[in-house]
Amino acid sequence: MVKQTFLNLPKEKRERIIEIAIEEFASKPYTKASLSNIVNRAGIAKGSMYQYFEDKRALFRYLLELAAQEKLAFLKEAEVNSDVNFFETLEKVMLAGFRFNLAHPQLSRIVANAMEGTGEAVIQEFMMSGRKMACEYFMELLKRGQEGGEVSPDVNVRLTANLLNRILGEGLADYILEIMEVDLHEFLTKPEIAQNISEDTIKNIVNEAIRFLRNGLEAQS
Amino acid sequence: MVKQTFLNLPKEKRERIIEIAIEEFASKPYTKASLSNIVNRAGIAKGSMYQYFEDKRALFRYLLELAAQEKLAFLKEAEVNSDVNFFETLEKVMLAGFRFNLAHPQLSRIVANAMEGTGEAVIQEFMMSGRKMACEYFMELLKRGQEGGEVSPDVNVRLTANLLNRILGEGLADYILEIMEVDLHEFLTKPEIAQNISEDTIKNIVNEAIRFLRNGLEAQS
DNA sequence: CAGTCATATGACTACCTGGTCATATTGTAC
DNA sequence: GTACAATATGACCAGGTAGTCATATGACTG
Repeated sequence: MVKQTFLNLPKEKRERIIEIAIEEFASKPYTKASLSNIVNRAGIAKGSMYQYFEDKRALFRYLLELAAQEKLAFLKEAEVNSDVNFFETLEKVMLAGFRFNLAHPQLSRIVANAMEGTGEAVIQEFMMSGRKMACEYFMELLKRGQEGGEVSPDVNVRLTANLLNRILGEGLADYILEIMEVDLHEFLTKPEIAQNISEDTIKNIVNEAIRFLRNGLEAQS
Repeated sequence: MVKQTFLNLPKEKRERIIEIAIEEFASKPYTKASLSNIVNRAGIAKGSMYQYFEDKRALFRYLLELAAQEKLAFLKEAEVNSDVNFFETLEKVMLAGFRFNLAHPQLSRIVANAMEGTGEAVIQEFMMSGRKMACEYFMELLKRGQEGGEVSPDVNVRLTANLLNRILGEGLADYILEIMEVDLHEFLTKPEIAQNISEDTIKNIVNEAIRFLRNGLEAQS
């Protein structure tokens, strides 16, 4: 899908192209994102792009893989160790996802775009498999939590995994946008907004979300 | 935006056009959905469509308004009365949303598509105001719940409202697709799948989700 | 120098889109 | 039947797209 030619490119050029492609695909839905636009902005010929990638889908998919890779790096850094305490693990996963969102708002926007459907079958399959992996991970986590006695045996593991998926993904992202009082466009075009959110703020939000997941909403009687 | 001409149309024709438009916009992202396609399938001339709606956005927006209207009807039917018990209210709202999703899978797909961005400013504004309304409703609900002593005073109302928004929306929808073991396309094109989900199944899922929201995941010690 | 291979190029094609408009058809009232 | 307004029509336009390909430019080898 990515052609060797692209990988042979000098790092600088490669990164410039990718950066511009990310901007394009983050700022509009897949179908509206334009290769002509990208090549013009990057100062390369249309034909060159097709020496680098099979087609539009291949480029987009490359960006998605890049996003996955980057997110995984954040998870690695968080030293997630699924063996220990369930809620601690969940907290680390949430924190890592959060940091990824703030460090790469455009990449995470691209993923969100791809999630709701680009109209390209190959992309949808790719996203579906990613979604499934995430859900299975949460399910595994929940099961172990139940075995360890931390998580109530009553919870429906599959249902909860799906809810966690949306909570950690879009749910938190929505909230951040709301409290920062910026619209999506601002958030994407001014990376300093995301970068300037303090470590404390992030930890606070995560703590509150974890408390919600732990205890629910009901007042303790 | 909708022109009088369209509203003057015989009910039958009007409904046929709308039905086909819904199919088109539900089956592909906004940009890829094609007016030419719709008019061909509906057996009317392209120009006629522009006698009915200002432009593509207007038609799409009309569908969104129709979806909102329909969903509101389900909420009305659920006899949601925000004054009483918080969790009961939440349950009714959840049930109504669920039933709407199953009764109108294509409409709810269109809403989801629109949510993640069509690239049209006017549509985004419309969706954003809808999202805000939903969030504010949940916030109001949560606040009253706290005042009534049902909801823990510790919960971050704004955060929780955002999470509820995603849980009741996409979260449950994801789960349904997973347990039915169908992909989105099947679910949209074969309405009998959604229709055949038993009342018991629905109530069970809602109960489980409510229990999760009530008590959280942690085992009671 | 010549020869060979990887890379770069941008004019070009084929296609499809949203949207328009002069014309034709219909319905209605007198 | 005639006059008038509402509605329907589809050929047409301008604009944009993804993707191609013959040609040009390097860059490296002997």
